[in-house]
Amino acid sequence: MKKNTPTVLGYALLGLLHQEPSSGYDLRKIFELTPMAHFSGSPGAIYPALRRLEQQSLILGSVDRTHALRPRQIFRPTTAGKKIFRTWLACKLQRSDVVWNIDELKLRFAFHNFLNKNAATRDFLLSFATEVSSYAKDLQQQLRAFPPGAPINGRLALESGIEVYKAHGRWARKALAHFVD
Amino acid sequence: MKKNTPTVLGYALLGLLHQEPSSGYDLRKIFELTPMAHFSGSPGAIYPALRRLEQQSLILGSVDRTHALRPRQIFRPTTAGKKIFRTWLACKLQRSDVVWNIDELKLRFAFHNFLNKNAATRDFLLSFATEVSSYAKDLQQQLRAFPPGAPINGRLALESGIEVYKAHGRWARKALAHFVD
DNA sequence: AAAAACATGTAAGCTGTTACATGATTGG
DNA sequence: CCAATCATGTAACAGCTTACATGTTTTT
Repeated sequence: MKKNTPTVLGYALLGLLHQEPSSGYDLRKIFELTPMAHFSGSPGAIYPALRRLEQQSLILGSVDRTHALRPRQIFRPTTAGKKIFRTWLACKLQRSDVVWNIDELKLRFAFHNFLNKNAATRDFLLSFATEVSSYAKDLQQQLRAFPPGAPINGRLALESGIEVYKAHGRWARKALAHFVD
Repeated sequence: MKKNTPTVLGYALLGLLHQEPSSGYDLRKIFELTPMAHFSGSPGAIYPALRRLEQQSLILGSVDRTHALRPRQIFRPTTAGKKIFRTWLACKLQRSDVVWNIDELKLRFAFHNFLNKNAATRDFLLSFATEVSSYAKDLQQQLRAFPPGAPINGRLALESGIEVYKAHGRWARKALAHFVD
């Protein structure tokens, strides 16, 4: 049972290559210099990830010989790569995503301009806000069910989660305003 | 160059065993039922992690034969385990931790009651708040330096990060009030 | 000419995920 | 007594981190 879809890092690379065809080194620099770094840009991760994408025919490398002695391999997404990327961007957001992969959701949002459809981004932000708020409520429920005698740390840690999720929700609702047609 | 210290999951297990000696199964249930789940409680992670802790003599297993046919192995932290756990709880918080391992910091906080020293928790929360705010300011700097022509998504994603870190900071400052002597 | 930084990667090892395996006990 | 669930794990595999390797330009 193989999981033939890219990892989050794979999608991040795909998205960057969608913006501009680049070499592995170019990509590493982007990861170093931007908050993208959260998705990990060590060479031991990027190069194998690129190779995987290439093997799945989602990207294609071409050798640039402008400097004969130092060839660079420039990767660009294939048609299949563009398609799978768009599918990832637009695919329905699950409740489990906000619980487990909220960073991936933020990455998806950051690349959402490729869809060029405000309606899609609106949908995305709306489900995001909905799921996030609903999860925050769940956490609040858990907080109320907290054993009264327990040390306060656990309670506060839980409150922290609630506050953070609320912040995500507020952000999403504010961001929505930017995607009215 | 070995990394003889436990992983985050290892520390989580150590902390739970510190609360109450338990079997692997007990621990799995805790992970399933609480927000602790964020630190991953699949059997394929927990059992090897327990074995590693045992090999490093940080926990000790003892077989419970109250049911002769179904022995359970109960683990409890050793002196060395308690020591390393406390060190982890109290160790100075780095800027990189709030950037990369904020969840681990929250876990540390959740277990901080074991130190039984409000001063230590106060220090922890204070550095946490400081580092978090300073990082939020960094992100705001990056936001200002954002290329004006760029699509709005990236900018909004960055803003989301800023808001979330601010929420962390507000929480920490509020939590501080609970640890005055 | 030496040092630094550019540019491209590989190898070993660890940790976690998914899926499976095994037998015991309890609920209906 | 049959199914569910309790209780304990193992095996295969994927992906990431750290550290290293190699040669090329540029800087000093």
